[in-house]
Amino acid sequence: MEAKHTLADGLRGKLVNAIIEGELPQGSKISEVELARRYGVSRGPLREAIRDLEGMRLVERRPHAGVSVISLGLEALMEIYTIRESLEGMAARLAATEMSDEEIADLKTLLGVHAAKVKDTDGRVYYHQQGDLDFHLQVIKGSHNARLLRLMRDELYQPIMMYRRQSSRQPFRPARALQEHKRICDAIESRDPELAELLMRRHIQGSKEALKQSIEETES
Amino acid sequence: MEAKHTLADGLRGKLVNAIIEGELPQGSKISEVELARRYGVSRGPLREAIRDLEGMRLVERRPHAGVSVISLGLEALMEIYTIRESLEGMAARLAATEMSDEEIADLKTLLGVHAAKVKDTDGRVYYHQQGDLDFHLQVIKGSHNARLLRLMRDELYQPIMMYRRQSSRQPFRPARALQEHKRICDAIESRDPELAELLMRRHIQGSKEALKQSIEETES
DNA sequence: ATTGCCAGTATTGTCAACAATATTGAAAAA
DNA sequence: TTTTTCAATATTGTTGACAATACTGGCAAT
Repeated sequence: MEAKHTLADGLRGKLVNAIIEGELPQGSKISEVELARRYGVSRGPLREAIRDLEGMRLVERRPHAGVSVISLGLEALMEIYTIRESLEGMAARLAATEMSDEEIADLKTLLGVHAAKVKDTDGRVYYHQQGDLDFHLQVIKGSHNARLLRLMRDELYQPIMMYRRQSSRQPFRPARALQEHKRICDAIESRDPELAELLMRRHIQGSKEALKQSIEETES
Repeated sequence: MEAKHTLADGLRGKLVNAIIEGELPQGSKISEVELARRYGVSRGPLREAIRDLEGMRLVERRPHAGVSVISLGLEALMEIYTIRESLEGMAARLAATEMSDEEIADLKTLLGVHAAKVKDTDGRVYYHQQGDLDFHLQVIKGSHNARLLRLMRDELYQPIMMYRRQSSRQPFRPARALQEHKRICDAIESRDPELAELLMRRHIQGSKEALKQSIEETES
């Protein structure tokens, strides 16, 4: 669990987690000395870790004025989902031709686990959300485009996880999502690129709409 | 030209440039002490700058073993172009509905400058390549998706610039590219999203193919 | 000859003190 | 009361020294 054996790399993971969990609230200014103390480390490695967070767009930095945790509003989330629609649509299309039979089997296994959890514990949404992202990541992985995988995992999904974990509203519908995942998986298994892309785009568009409505309701 | 008034941020720019220009050759291991000396700065800010480069995927780092400039092969470039096709296609589609008339006018001006240069100096390809990227970036900007712009500028274009600057082979055809740019611009001006996306995708697909052939020839 | 071990060396990782810059709060002027 | 100035303070940026780790080359053993 503990990351690469260097303080800065380990810190990065801890900080990412802290931000996602909301221990470092959105918009809050970060004090280097305080954080360094809290994690029992010097400011050097901490600053390097913060630099990484900046690359992940989890914090913003103003020279000589300190770094703040980003606070992402509706627009920022919509931008991310727009990119997701395009990129994951393509990923699904590629996955339909590139994934090995074994990878597809793994994907189906994942869906099985997911389905069981949905039936069992219908309240524990956090796990479902995690499962949702796992499914998407595995499809992206199936595109066999390493750069795409890193890009989405490091730059797009991190903010989404942060939002999902912290927003009390749950725009996420496990049952429906699972069904859509199932169909996407079927399309991939049938080696039908166009269908896979279409379904994935629709799926993400749907999430985007639901998210938008949920936010607009909350803010009213 | 000198970047934000902090050493690390300034260094980042210089290092990016050094890598793109090939002063730091692909695959070469980087010595922190030597670089720190060369740029007359301490290792602290240098390490932070290197951390940024890692985020841009311009260098790779192995803990306790040093950082190396990436050496991107055919596969890596193809991956980037695959992502470009998807993302810039979407950008063009959005630009067709989102760009203001003024922005479109600016885009046409840029094309005019580009055209003049093509007529004049037909050998100075470097400028043309720069112009090519400028056009693409302006279209992306026209999508009015800030995250998309940062994403492409910081993560995708940097390696492309590096390759173009260093490869002696020139898979780039200014005249043809200019013509295709013109048509994309027309589609945007006509507020025709589907056409804009189609043309942009084709344009990038074409570049991708040309690039692939050029590389495969070179390596034979 | 080859392989494995070990000390020496060089390089990266970490720290704590120092310098430079921005934020603040109060006092003074309008 | 509001605004401006300015000094005090706190925070970030930078540095050089120190610690930990990985690489190198030679020596011994098989």
